[in-house]
Amino acid sequence: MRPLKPHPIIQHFTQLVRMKDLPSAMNALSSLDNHGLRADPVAYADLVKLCIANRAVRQGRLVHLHIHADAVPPETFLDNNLLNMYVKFGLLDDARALFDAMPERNVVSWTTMVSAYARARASSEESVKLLNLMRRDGVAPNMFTYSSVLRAAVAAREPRMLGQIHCGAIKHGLESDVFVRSALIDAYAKSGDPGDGFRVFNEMETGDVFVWNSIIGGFAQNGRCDEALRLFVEMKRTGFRSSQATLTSALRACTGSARMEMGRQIHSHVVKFGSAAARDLILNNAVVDMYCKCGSTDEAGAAFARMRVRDVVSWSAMIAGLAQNGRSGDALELFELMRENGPRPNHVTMVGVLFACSHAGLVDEGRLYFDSMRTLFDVKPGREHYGCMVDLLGRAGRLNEALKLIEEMEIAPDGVIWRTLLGACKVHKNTSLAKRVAHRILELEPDDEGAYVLLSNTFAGARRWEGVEMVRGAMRDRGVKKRDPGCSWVEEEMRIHAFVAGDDSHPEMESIIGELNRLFSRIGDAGYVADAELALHDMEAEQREESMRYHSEKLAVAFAMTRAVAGKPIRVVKNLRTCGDCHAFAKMVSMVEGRDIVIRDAVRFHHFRGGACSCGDYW
DNA sequence: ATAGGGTTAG
Repeated sequence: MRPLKPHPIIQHFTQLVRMKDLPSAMNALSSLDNHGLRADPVAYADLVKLCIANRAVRQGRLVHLHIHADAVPPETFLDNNLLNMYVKFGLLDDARALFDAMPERNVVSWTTMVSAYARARASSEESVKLLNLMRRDGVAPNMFTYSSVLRAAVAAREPRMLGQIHCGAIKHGLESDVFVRSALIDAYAKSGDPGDGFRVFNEMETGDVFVWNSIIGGFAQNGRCDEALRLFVEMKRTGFRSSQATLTSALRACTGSARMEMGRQIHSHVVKFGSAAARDLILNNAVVDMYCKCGSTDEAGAAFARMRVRDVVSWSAMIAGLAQNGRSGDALELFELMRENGPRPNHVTMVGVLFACSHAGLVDEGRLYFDSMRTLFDVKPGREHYGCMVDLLGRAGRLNEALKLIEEMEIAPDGVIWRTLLGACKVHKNTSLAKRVAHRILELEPDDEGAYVLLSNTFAGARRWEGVEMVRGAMRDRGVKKRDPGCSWVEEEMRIHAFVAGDDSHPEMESIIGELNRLFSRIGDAGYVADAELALHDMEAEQREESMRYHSEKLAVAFAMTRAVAGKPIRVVKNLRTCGDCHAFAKMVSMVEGRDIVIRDAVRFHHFRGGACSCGDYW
């Protein structure tokens, strides 16, 4: 028997859906209803998709009613389409009601719900719960299910759950799916375990650009910048073309380790080859941030100016970058420009603004911005903003006001904010407040070496050596563990030269020491005197047993001097805060050698020029 | 047929 030709009304309906004419298709749908006709499931599915594309919630519900009105046997396929529609509309409860009412659920139905809960806020537990329920229901999860549920495992902050899901994926033979693999790598990275992700990566025989992006991004996010960049190079060598996400992650790795030369190469690659990449907002934001964090606000500003579209991230990165590099006036000017014709500032922007005020000692302006944040920009002051204010007041020597502000906070102060105040005590040599503040920090973080170090250095700065001894004794008694040794590095072409005090393994150490001695003798003539006693007691200065002549920053500066190119500043990065003697050293060298030196320490930048530092000797 | 993975600012 030949199939009957569909009824003209059905034909008309199908035609309108095909033409993506939603209003007319909806009219035709009610004709179908009136005549008790039913179209092909595919046409209904296409109509549902049309509703999704047009964000037509009301029409979507009507289609739902129509599909369910007939006495025709329900189709799981169509219900799945409706599920997807409700999910795309963000109507999770409607999706769940339909899901619960479905007479049959296949792997797509389950996966749609698992994925929906995995994406939604605060429902990751439900996502994982559904995965287990579907197994109990005898429906085997597939690669779609696993790649979705991994996101939920990250959000749930349950590393054990992540391992269990990983095991399940292996059991079902799905680990080699590129989607599952990249989701696994990313999930491990986001849970702070890029090493586990790397193991998954290494078992890979054939991958795609997403898998590479996951592992490169994973290392970059976790501060393992060298590994990220090594894989970035290897990816290109293997013949994969990098995408915007690859370049963004690679740039972030350059940002983390201050590898401006490498970052600049990636940037020029972006400009030269990728018209799409060159327009990519996120990528351009990463470029701006990279130049800022490498200490070149000029290049960051140029990249920022060339951007065709800028969002709140672009502006915030540039404002904070100027502020961190000691250009507070420019940062605040840019902020005023943003208020005039940029996006609305958010809480991150305001951190940059307050940081700029604190850096420039603009107490009144900072107060004003802080007090008006809520009314002007609808930003509630958070810990970071209070931190900036404590820094601002502390720098100005208004320690008691800073203490009062902390005590008035509506959120509980954390160790970071107390440490900021402790830093201010150190600069202003207020040992009695320092003792009280250190006590507060140790209540919160009993093993925090930073508190002991700062307190000890406060005593040392006030030349109260008995206090230094007392702190050291307390550290010994409590068995506080030592932190990472200080390390400074310099980027040259495409490689890094790293220095640790007392480590003379660099092949050019002889000429570096020669250069260092030459610098000492020149700045000595200019009046530099090492404060031997202070340096001896400075706990921030790594490996005190070594002479402070050989602190890692000094080695790095001397090395960079042997390679210096006329007109180019010397750039050094340090993993900890820079010590007072090295700071004085760099100031003097910048003066007698007539060369700019930029040191990025763990918290801020120091731009040395002509014997002065952009930080105003406060850090 | 319907469901899935990577990227930016403090």
